[in-house]
Amino acid sequence: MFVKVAVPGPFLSPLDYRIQAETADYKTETLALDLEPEESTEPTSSFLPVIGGRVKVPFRNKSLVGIVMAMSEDAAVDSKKLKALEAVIDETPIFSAQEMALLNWASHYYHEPIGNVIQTALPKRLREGKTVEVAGVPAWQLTETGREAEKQISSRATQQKALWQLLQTQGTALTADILNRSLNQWRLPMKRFQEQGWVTEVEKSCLHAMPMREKTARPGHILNAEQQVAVETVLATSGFDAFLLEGVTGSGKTEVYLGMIESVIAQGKQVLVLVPEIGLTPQTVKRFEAYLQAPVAVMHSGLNDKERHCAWSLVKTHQVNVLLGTRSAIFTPFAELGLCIMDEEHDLSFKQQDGFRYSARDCLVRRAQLENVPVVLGSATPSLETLHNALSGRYRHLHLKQRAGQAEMPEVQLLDVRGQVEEEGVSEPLRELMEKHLKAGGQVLLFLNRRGFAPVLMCHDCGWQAACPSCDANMTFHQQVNELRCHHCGYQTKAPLDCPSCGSASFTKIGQGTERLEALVQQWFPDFKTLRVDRDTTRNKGQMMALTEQASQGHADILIGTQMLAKGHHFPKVTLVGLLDIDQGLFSCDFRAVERMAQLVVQVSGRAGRGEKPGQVVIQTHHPEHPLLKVLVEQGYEAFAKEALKGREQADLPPYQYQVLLRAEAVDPNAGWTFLNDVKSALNFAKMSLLRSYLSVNDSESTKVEALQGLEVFGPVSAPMLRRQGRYRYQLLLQGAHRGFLHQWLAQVETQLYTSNQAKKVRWSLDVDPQEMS
DNA sequence: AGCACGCCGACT
DNA sequence: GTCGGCGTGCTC
Repeated sequence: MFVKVAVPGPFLSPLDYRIQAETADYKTETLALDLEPEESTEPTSSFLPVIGGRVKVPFRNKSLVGIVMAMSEDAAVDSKKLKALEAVIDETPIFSAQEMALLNWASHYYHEPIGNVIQTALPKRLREGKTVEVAGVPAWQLTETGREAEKQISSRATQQKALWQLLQTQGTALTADILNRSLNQWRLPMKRFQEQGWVTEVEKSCLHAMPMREKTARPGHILNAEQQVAVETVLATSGFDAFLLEGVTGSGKTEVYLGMIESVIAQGKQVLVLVPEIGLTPQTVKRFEAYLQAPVAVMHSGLNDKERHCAWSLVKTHQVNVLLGTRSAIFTPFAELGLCIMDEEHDLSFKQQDGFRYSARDCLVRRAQLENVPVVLGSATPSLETLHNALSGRYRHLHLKQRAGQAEMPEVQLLDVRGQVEEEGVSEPLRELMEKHLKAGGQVLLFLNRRGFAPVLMCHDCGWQAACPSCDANMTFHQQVNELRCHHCGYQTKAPLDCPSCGSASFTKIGQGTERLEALVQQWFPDFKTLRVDRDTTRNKGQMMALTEQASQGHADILIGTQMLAKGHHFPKVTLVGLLDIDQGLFSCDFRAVERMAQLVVQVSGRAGRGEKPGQVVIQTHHPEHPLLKVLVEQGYEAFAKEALKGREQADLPPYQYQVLLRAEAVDPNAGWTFLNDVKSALNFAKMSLLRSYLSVNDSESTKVEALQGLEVFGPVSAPMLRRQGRYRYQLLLQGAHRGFLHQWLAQVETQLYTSNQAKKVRWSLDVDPQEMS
């Protein structure tokens, strides 16, 4: 018997190992070694390897932790060359059969080596071989005698007094985390108490090591009729079913999720909830915990190794019922998964944009299918892919058409700015509206998707433009720090005093940015407070929270922001939202730009009128007659989406066609191009041989032959920005209406990608179902 | 991906 | 004579 083990590395298939250490030839040798006392203390396999469990394997001159993918009677390599397992780490699988099937599916579907897939699925500490269970955390509590010891503490020992008070009032064992929050100095007094026998040290499950969350009363909670229907429909399903929960902004999708979760966990099952990166705030967690009156495990990029291990372990060992996480939480193993939920399913952060480019949404649906449980995808602005699935009947479509509470949907209007007087991109009618709303005591939100002061710095005398040295892009001028920054590679430099080309000292700053907009607005409305929220004003996470908190409290009158302000925040006092530059989304070379523009318009509009006062949304445009924009404004997102889908169908684009993008970049301007051309030739050859083999076996099924013939390869073309970070970037697009054939086709050239000489000279990556063409 | 092997030029 | 440049190729 051999084991097939997935180890991290670029291996298309798992590596084979022997289970037993000895063969006839080696027996005497290994026995001799075993007699050495220091060698025999290895904690080798007291139990047998299991599929889905970890093993330690020798690899080259070191040892690695891998996952057993299969047991096998035969090996791919000459069995005499095989090494033996070093140790078996897990007695029972850490990934169930369904979870293994998911990992295998992801590896095949995204053409990603299984070892790398597992690397994303396992927290670092588990990849290092640590146990599933996390060691508990120390906690301290008063002993019997300790409880009566108050009088014995000297009144001058204020630290001891404070510590005793806290331990007494809390009643339970307190962890270092909790003590740190309440007291400045407690370790020394605690040591004294322990010596006195007033305090004992106990071990608490790592559940209590999670940041302490205040216990809050369960909020009163009544679902409206629509919400109730949604909850009941999902709960009525047995086994797998996929739902699109399409609810307008402010319709209370979270209440619907919570309603479902409550029922599912009451049956002793667990729930996986995925939210966008920006949506996983302490408030969200608090809301879940308050409603469910139970701790919720959280997983996101901000955790350290220990915290991630802890959350993972709590879910795996069923110590918590709910995992609330971002993209990377999708592969977490569950003890008993009963329901999958994804909020804001259209959000781009669910697609990993480097390395293993998986879509957490598609993996989630697949996972639900494998686990035979329902999956709910929620959004106010569903992606066209998901909407297409709902319209074609693959997913069931649930609607929430009214806002929860009394809040009304805002009035949305297009503002034709052609020929209008405007200053720095703000038209006169919009300025008047701002004035009106501000004087009426409302908040105004201006939305401009470009940070900095001006996107182009140009010499007034010779026309020289500040360009990035390593990208094909202009550098954005940032006035506050007097710097030029490249938003594509992060390069920054002091703004020049005079033109490097002609020596002139006069520069023109072309175009708008949030910084410049802020200056203009301050000059217009000096009596009102302006707040700018973009990457520059929110260097770290805390600042973002602080700013949005200020904004929602109403401490600012005018909010200026990029798209980071668009998502999920609640600004009850905003009555006017202005979108300044959506036109670029209408005529982009990326066919998804219109969809994203529409989602942004709806999401940003959703910020208006969430309180008692009705909201108004104004969209500045030079193209008020644009058919999709008109439909969006006049009939809403779903009508827009249906129109956009028609366009996609006519143009042979996703979701009616499937795509795979092969990118290649290199410092050498020709390497990527040559490589992609080689791959293209191989693809054309592979297509011919696929066709030929198909025709020779079965020439009656013309539809399949047609599907094979419909496979197309476009390019190579240079990326929209040819040079970025000093590398020349090219891409090759594969497309077909039949997903199975597209993947079969790609698989034909996979080995070449991993082994050819050309491939090693470039950085290449495969993007299955690409979302961005850049 | 790493990491060793290997085959040539600049140096003590 | 040696040190080290990074091209090539393998890992069960």
